[in-house]
Amino acid sequence: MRLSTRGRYGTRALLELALHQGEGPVLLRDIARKQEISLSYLEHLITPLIAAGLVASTRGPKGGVMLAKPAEEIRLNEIIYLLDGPIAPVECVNSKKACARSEKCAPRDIWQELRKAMNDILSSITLKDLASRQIAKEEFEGTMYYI
Amino acid sequence: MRLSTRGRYGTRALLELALHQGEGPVLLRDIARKQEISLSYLEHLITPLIAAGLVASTRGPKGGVMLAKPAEEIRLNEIIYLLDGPIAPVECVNSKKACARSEKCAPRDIWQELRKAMNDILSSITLKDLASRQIAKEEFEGTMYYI
DNA sequence: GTATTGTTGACCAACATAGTCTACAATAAT
DNA sequence: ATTATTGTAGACTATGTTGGTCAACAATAC
Ligand code: FES
Ligand code: FES
Repeated sequence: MRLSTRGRYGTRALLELALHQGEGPVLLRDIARKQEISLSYLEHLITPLIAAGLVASTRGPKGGVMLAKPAEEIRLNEIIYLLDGPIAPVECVNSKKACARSEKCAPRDIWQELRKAMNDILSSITLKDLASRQIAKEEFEGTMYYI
Repeated sequence: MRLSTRGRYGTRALLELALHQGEGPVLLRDIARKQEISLSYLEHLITPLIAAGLVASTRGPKGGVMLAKPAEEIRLNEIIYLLDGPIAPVECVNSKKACARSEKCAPRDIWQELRKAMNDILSSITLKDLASRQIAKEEFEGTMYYI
């Protein structure tokens, strides 16, 4: 029952972007450094986010990446989905065909409840919310933010 | 965000036992057949459950395994924990030391909410509940149960 | 044109998953 | 006591996933 680094790193990278929204493109290198993610790895993580239209990128000098839409329009479940695939704890929760007898499987109902609970939480939180939380944490401590 | 087969198979195996509670030892072979789990694999899954005192086993002819305590005293989170380890979506949710700066990580709060939600669900359901659900499903269909 | 940035894809080491197979230990029935 | 029957333990393995690295390439500001 583990979230992969992809989802976590991606979330952190986007949080970073949310915190710098409106300041123009941010260098991948800077995100990588601040979040302590390997640059080469981050490159891979950012790709699907660009493809999905969450992130806009510009190449060349003064280039970088930035959020392609307001932080309040990006929900965490989107991010996780793009990087880790469906939230489902088991295949059959999404596609009945995965397990042969999904029709009469009591455990399956439980897995579905799990899925729903997770999805409800993740889809209730926007990047904006996350950024606000982060800022609150930092102000409380009075230090430079880091994640 | 996936539950491994261990947790799923284990749950199904225990459900099977719950449905046969009070009928004496059930053969591993029978569980394996009914649940379509490889016997050799099931043997591995049952071991930690025995060690944890959820299941009692007797060897030799007329042997087999059975629930070591009433089905209403076994909660799903126990089973999952024994077979899949901590529910935590990320390390740092359990042990702060896993991530260096867990103190000021907003995402971490989210992961903790996720953990709590999952745990709440799993710990609210006992094997007895699961068995009842299963029986209800079968009666509704009027067929032999299978999972 | 050149330095700078993102983009792509090939490649890889380590680990986890989902098993199999074999030898062994206990015990009930005879 | 022997034997057939059951669970127990451990070594082994094949496959996939994770979490990367590296090098070549494409776009663009200057
Ligand atoms: S149907 Fe997929 S777990 Fe039972
Ligand atoms: S502290 Fe572990 S994800 Fe941020």
